Amino acid sequence: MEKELDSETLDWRSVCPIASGLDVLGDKWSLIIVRDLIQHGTRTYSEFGDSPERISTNILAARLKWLTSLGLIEHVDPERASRNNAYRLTASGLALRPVLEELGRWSQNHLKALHPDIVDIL
Amino acid sequence: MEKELDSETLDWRSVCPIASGLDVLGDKWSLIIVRDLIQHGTRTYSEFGDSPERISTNILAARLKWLTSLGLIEHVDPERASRNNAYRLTASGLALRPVLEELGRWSQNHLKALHPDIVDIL
DNA sequence: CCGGATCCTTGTCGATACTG
DNA sequence: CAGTATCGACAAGGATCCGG
Repeated sequence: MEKELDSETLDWRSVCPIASGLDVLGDKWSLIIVRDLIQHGTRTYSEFGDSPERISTNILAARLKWLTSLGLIEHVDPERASRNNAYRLTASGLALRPVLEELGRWSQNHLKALHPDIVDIL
Repeated sequence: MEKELDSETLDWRSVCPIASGLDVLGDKWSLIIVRDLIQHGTRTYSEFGDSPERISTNILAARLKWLTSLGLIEHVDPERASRNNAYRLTASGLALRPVLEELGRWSQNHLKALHPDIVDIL
């Protein structure tokens, strides 16, 4: 109860849609989780840890809770709360696909000089 | 000098373009600065502080340095390094426009329930 | 084992005061 | 006006521990 990271307790910086999007997704990990779910459809807790970015377990747990409270992801089986219960995107989460596509496209076009190993897929 | 926030010293989490984009822009302020420059064309240091999100001066200075070192923004007058010298986007920075548009569109469509005051423009 | 929770150290954020 | 310096609060990261 020290830190309730919950969509109720969020204070928005402004009424701007871009700023509001960043209030919610403007960190280094949330969109990585969304990306994994777009690529794989569903993913269990430990499968998220297999991605090359190597998210640590405490951050993963916090972000999954956060994205769930926002309604962007959900458990595949709403009953069985854990033990190999995978996560998947809701319709809201899936709607982020164009955002990720544009971001990936931009990175490929404008980050190659700084990061030559960057790769060509979503 | 304790912390050189510079594009040279960045270590990429992976070769994924999405992760790499987030390595560079995955924070709450960088894209706000880009948004301001897209909307206004150029902006001086103190004008950035007028935006409703109220960025604080140390973070603003750090982000401006960071975006400059990435080649996304530049000074309007390359000689006169400061004192009313405005910033503007480079071609790389301008290319972020579709990313911001998709993000703004997503926020309008999926954040209204959580944040009813959200507004309808870029 | 799997899905987390907890501990602890380090790093980053953010407000404000201050300087050239 | 364009930044720096300072300092407290908080978030990230790594390691480990725990319950089912």
